[in-house]
Amino acid sequence: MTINKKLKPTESELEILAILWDKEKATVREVHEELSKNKDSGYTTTLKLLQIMFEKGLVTRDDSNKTHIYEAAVTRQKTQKQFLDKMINTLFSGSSTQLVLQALGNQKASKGELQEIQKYLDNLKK
Amino acid sequence: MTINKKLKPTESELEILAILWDKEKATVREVHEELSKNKDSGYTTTLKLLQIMFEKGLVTRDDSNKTHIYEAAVTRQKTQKQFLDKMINTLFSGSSTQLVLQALGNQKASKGELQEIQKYLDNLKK
DNA sequence: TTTAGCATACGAACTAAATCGTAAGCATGA
DNA sequence: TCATGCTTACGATTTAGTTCGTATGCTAAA
Repeated sequence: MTINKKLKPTESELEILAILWDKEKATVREVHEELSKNKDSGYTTTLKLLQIMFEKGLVTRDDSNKTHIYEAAVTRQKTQKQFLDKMINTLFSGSSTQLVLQALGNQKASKGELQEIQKYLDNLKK
Repeated sequence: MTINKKLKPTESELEILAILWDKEKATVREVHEELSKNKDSGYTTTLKLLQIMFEKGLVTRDDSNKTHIYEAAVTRQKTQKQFLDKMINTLFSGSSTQLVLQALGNQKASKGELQEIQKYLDNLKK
């Protein structure tokens, strides 16, 4: 296994990661533009956050040009799993089933989505 | 609908809530004993947390005796839903299905659990 | 060459959360 | 009575996260 430290992104960091996962690569300005749709903090705040995330190893960056280009260093999947596990433990007494049931009850799923889940379920049953 | 403010328990508060949900009622000492199994902060820290949670309305307490007795004021279910929704939005682009799939892949479920999910799924399909 | 604009860097302030030290009250048993 | 031990209350400190102001440098246009 690699170094794989137990990095837990903060709330703000998650928002930024979400943007980077979508965009693949982005400059501070691009991240900030996107971020500005939901909150109104200044440009240097976004910059600082990205710098901190870089130090933590949450993102990588290409600084060969004046304008740095950032990229997520952790995958969406892994991060999802990390938070899911945490949540299952603290809030669902360790039962992922409970979480699934709760989530299924939570929101409407389309026919296609239900089929997808069904398919997955069939697989697990084997 | 009742007052129902948007209370978001912190990490530490969640740990305490989990204990209260299990125990139904508990004194500070009882909560602290339980908490000590996983972390090693002092007694007054637990006390302070419970006091803050009381002010926020996360717990109620019976202070008719010298030793107060605390109880969760928010239900496990509601809190689960609250965090699940949040997580679906910030980490799963709003798709609860994605979360379910990820959760199903996460951990092994027993035959009985799978059946339970199946039953639920059948219900949703109608 | 100078200026305007945009970039990074970074310290400092602000805020929220967690932790603890200490005071004070009230029982109970010596 | 009085000391011991447990309780609550609460201010102060520490730590973590967020936000911003300002310095500094580079580049391109005038």
